[in-house]
Amino acid sequence: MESVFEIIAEPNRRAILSLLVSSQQSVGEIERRLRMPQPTVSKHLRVLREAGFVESAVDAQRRLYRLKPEPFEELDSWLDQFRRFWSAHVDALERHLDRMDHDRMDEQQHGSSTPTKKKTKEKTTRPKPRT
Amino acid sequence: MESVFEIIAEPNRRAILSLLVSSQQSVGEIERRLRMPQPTVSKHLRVLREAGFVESAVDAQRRLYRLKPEPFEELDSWLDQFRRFWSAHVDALERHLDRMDHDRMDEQQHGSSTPTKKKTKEKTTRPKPRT
DNA sequence: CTAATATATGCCTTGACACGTATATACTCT
DNA sequence: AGAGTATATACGTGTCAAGGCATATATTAG
Repeated sequence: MESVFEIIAEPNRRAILSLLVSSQQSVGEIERRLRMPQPTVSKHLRVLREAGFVESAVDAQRRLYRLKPEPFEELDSWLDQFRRFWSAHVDALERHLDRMDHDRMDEQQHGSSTPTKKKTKEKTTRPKPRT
Repeated sequence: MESVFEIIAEPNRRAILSLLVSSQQSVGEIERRLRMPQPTVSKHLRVLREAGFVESAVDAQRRLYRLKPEPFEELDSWLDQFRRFWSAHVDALERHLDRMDHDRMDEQQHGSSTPTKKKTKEKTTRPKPRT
């Protein structure tokens, strides 16, 4: 459990993070809103804190947790390497994708050299329901 | 193992994905380059394929694997909710947080200055609803 | 002090999953 | 057909993390 990727692999932790986007929250508030047992909340918060996703401030007996940006930036920067690729792909799709050049062997590139200054508009994929 | 987050939690899978950014690769090539046993590669590829991260094309006895964009977009769209937050934060830091009470919007909108380390283009925040 | 509230932690069980080894399937070429 | 190559799968094993429950620690109020 060291990488940011493992941290956000856990659904409850993602729920906590999403909840904290709006504003900082105490443990009890998180517990109530997400309807999860308090020890569970505390444990996840610990993981999140140690990974740098959140930090806590003492407010009497409460601890107020709020987001910290760094791990998100790390995620974003990891995604960066693929961003070029997928935007080119979407581009191609929009352009009707009719070239399926099939070369063979080793080194062949997926186009995508120009970052295409397109305004990648909104997301294509919707967050899928939890099943 | 359903969510994209769990998929990329595994370091070897991330390595495979990163490798595939440059171009499509056969299983054997991945095996050699990442120096991992072939069954391991195949198993991870299976997971990646079922999660929609990659797709395979048959080339004689080889299978050529290449990236698919959708899951990355899903990740990106999840990150979106935090993007506002962290870019505002970085923004504030960079501006030395001198006049951060200039806007009186409740929703802190970012000023889209220079992104931290990466040149995340301008898709960072969604277009704000025009009332 | 004691009681009440708020949060953290320890222990235990359970389940998921990554790996290794062996083997099965698939395709090619002579 | 059979050998060689390339990839997939099955099985057994170990590890690790998440959840439940009990309890410890901290802070406030009376």
